[in-house]
Amino acid sequence: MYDVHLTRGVVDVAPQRGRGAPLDRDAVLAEAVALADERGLGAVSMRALSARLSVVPMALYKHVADREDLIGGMIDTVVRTYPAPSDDHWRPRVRSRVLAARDAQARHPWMRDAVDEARRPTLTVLAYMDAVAADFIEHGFTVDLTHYAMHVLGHRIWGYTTEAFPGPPAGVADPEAVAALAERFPHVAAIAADTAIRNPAGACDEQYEFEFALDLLLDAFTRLQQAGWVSASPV
Amino acid sequence: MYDVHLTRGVVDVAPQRGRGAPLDRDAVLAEAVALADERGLGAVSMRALSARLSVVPMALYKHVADREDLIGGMIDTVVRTYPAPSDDHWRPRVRSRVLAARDAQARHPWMRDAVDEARRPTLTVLAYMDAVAADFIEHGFTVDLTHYAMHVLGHRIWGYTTEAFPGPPAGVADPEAVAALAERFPHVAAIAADTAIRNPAGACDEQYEFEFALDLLLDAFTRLQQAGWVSASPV
DNA sequence: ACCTGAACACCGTTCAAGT
DNA sequence: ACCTGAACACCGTTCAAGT
Repeated sequence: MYDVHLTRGVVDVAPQRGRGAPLDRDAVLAEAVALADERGLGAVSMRALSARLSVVPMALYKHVADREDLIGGMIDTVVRTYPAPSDDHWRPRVRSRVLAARDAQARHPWMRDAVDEARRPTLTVLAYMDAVAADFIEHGFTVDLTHYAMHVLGHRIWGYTTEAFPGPPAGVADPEAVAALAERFPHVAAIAADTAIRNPAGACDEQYEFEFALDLLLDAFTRLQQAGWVSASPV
Repeated sequence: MYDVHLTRGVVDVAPQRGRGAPLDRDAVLAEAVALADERGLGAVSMRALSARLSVVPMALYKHVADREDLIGGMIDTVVRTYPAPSDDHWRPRVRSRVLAARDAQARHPWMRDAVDEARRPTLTVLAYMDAVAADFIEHGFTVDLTHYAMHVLGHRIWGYTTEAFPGPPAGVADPEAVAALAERFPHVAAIAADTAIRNPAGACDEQYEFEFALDLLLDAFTRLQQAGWVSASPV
């Protein structure tokens, strides 16, 4: 069974478990990832997951400590697929890490919810954060500039920018209501209508916008680094 | 009863509802805020809240549509306490808004969880976002630069920076385990140990760090604005 | 108009028992 | 060693009934 995982890819394929074959942690996590890919993180309850594995809910607790451990394990299976950067300079290294995380996010949209919900870093998560920090520190950044840089990058190192209130306001089905909202909140409406964030094809593109904001931040870090920035002598 | 609210402050004081006095929306929201202040947002269930109001759970549904509406209403009561900025220039205006939101966050720590959990903006939330956008747009920013600025500010306009994995890793009670982690993840450990983010007293200070990161971003926006930045001609 | 009672369809997790 | 059964202490929300 483990061979099936290795050859088919742990993350993207539900395990072909024979009826009655014993569960193990990888099988539980792979099924949880498959369930989340299909129906979102909200659908991944201990009970729903156990049903998909044709097992009673309590059977899962032999393989994961609790729900927090389950979510942590799911995050780990994705983080382990992040490729190591091949560049030497901190800028392309960090850039490629962030964009790789974003690629993984696109394949597993529940990663956003999972990272938001998780409270404790696993060893795999710590290793990734250490690698990002190392890209700065081992390539000329002071520890405190690295500290700032990681704070300012925020969730971008996990492949997304957390947006407050991502959904539409209530009652947006009615076109008249939308027009009324646009009149009442003209600046927000202008930003929502803004197509200035362009990809080469000219249309508004979230990926392009993400990369653009990332490059803006990397440029700011470059300037601070070149200015020999330390926190005791502010910008 | 409404007078009690006005004179005592809607947000910070639980309503002194006489037994049998009829509920209204403000009373429900005020009690929800009081409960969240005491025990966190997780403790604000429809059932727990109704118990505190000496009422059956279903009674709440006459005053709030559902749990989402309840959380939205709680957020609104806090957002309405944000003072309007008194400056003319966009920079001190935005800066004072962000720091005012942070003050409110300190009084109501559950705001973080509430904003993270909320999916649809209320009218009050839209009005606040419109005001922040107006500070940029009406003071010389293009719409698309404003768009970027708000993306990069992220949750700071709600008074905090969302930190991924805010808790300690598992098994941090044991000092030996901590030492082993520090050895295994030296860059993360260096940042955690970093006291370079200083307040004037010399100690590590989250407020000071927050303001510093904010000023870093505002400086970046200033440079972009002065460079006549538009997205068609990238930095 | 406002609140109640009973029910529905869920949760995560415990304990002791089975095989 | 691994899974099961029954139970505990919760959720949000519905419907129809009470006052």
